[in-house]
Amino acid sequence: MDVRVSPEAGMRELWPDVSRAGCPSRVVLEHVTSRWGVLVLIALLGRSYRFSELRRKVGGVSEKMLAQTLQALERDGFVHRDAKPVIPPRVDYSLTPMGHEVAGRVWELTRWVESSLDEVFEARDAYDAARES
Amino acid sequence: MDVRVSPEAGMRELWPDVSRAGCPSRVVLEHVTSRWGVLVLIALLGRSYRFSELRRKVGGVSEKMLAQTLQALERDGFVHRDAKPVIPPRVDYSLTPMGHEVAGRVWELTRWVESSLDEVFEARDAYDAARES
DNA sequence: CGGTATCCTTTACGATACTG
DNA sequence: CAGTATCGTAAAGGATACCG
Repeated sequence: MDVRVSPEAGMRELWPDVSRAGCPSRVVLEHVTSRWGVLVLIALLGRSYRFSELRRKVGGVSEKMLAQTLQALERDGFVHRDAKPVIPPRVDYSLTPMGHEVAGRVWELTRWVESSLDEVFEARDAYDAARES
Repeated sequence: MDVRVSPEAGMRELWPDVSRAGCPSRVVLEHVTSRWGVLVLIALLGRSYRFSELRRKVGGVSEKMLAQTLQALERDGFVHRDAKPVIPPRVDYSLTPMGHEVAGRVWELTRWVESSLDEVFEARDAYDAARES
């Protein structure tokens, strides 16, 4: 695995380093920070959802992308899929304990962005104004 | 702007809602959670970098993508670009106060992912094992 | 050194149709 | 209902060449 060796003498602590190309952390991080991954995790932080409920909750997501996103998150151990053997089919998606931990951090980040939107817009205006000719 | 109206009577608090399609928070969030955006923010959390230093620090990034990522982050007010009028050119990139706040949250998330990699791999193994035929 | 411009390939994504 | 399969388009990204 691609790792960073801590400089402390004798420690020789092995730790993944996302800044290095090929580090597997990158793939996991991309699953959770992907366009739809973020929104799915945040939604599931509130409660569990059925597939089509989730599709309505996460505005703009297609069936294909939702299915694909859920599969990646399930495989990584963040989402639990509970398919009840009934007709019509019913599948509930929820966060695993590990999923709850990531989702919390994703939510912190997202909430910060939402709350700082105005400041971002001001920065953009200043940036654009300085470059208009 | 695309907003959520709080249910509390009389509050009428307007707040961006990233779960709605078209919410401008999504674009900002995508800048900071983009493949290279994450890595640039984390790098700059440590110290300021020159362009080509940053290119070496962030393994695998191309000149094109680094320039593009830095421009988006600068326009959103997260990164400060300091171009010194010297020959040869010298440009230093650093985090703004606002950039420091996002980068901190991105770093929390990333560190968590790095530290949980083993558990993710175990989940993947279990997932794959359950489906091998 | 710190980028842009161009070209090209690959991936992401959406729409639609279909299935257990 | 909860998906999968297929197809077509659009966007992301890499390689290379070039410029102030």
